[in-house]
Amino acid sequence: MTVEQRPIASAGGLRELKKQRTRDALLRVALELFTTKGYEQTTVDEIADAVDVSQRTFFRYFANKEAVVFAAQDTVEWHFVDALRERPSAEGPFTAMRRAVLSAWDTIEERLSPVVPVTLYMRTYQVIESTPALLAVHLRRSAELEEHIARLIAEREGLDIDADPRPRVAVAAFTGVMRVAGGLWGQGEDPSVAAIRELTAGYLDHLGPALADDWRA
Amino acid sequence: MTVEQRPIASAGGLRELKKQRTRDALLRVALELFTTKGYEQTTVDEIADAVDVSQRTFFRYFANKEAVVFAAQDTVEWHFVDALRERPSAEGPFTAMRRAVLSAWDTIEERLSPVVPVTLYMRTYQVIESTPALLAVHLRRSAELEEHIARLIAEREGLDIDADPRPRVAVAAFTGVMRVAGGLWGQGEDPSVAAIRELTAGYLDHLGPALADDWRA
DNA sequence: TTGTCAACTGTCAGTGGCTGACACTAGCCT
DNA sequence: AGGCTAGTGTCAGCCACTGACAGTTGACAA
Repeated sequence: MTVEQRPIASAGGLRELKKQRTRDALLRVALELFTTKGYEQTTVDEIADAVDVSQRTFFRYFANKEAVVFAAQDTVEWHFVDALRERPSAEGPFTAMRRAVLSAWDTIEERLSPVVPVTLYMRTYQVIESTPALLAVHLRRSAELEEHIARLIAEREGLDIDADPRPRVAVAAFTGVMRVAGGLWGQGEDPSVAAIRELTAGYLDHLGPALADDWRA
Repeated sequence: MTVEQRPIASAGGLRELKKQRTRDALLRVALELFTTKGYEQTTVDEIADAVDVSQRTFFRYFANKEAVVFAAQDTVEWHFVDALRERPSAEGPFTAMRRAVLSAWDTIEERLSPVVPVTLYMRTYQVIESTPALLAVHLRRSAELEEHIARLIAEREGLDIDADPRPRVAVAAFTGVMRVAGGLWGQGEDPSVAAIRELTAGYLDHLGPALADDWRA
């Protein structure tokens, strides 16, 4: 190479920059393939070939095939956790979680687009929901996130999570409803952020009434 | 073979009996290996060899390695669904689910022991909870079961499940709490039916209070 | 500029889960 | 007794994933 006397890298030298480029290329190519021809119909070899690296290199960037799929999902989930952290402590736990979700959806674009185009993420989420193997992993990851959130809530309320079951119980109920909303959104035909935002809000409104034992009111 | 002039098979001839025997042997050997040396440390070849069949035959009885693990779990889950079906329609949805779970645990022994010894099932459940790959599948299966239960509840209450969100929401909250209890039981040191029964009941009691937005009451 | 070190990559060989194809064996039924 | 067919073993092959080793290429100091 003759050009590139001065590496423009954001953090560190040329080496770091090349790594970021490779990772980014693998990520985008993979998601593009997954969303067009399906997750299971896409082999790791195809992804690696498209980016002109060896299969072995793919596995040095991503622990396994699934990891690519959840790279974007990860950003979205931490965005919610951050939003929850910023909720004033005066809000009750349930109110805080509810408002955190809604505010997270409102600001997801700026957080996500540097990682991956938002529409590509949306399509990826639909792939997750419709691919059994991915859905399974997604649910396990959600369970881990749930535990994390429960600890956050316990802290907020100054409770010992091992002594008081309410944090875990409240979070379980909350994320259960979220999952139902996410599932229906995945099946529906409006893959927009606004759509899932509204669906979520609506379903959360029904949690209280649904737990009352007499539904004929 | 010279003996066995008269096949004792319950349903059908000798062929059917041999099949049942093989399936049963594969199931028990597999669970025994999984619980002693771990799921991922056990290869399908080992299981097949221990039963003196080829690997190919194993895959004719079980769709994949996981399927063995969930054979017993399946029985337990349907036992709960049956218990729910038997709840008088006068009971509200939440009461019905709660009582169904408790009554299901009370009668699990007779239902399960023909399939697999109860203690072996208990140990298997701990393997599921502690093996990421299995936990993922377990959670996806639970989600399917959840949908099934939601439809049952909707029927009970004479509601259209696509119009009224309450069935899915209530079931999501309910099973969310169940999962928390199951997880803690898996980590705990008392692997008895009684233990999980009590843990479940206790956690369900906390669902109402946990959803109130002010926990300082 | 050059040389050394360390990081990154490719190649290769191998394991384990899983599948299709085909030939063989053994219950079943007439 | 003999034909039919369900069930099995063998074999070859795909794909995800891993360890080992050797080659290459940035980084950094002399």
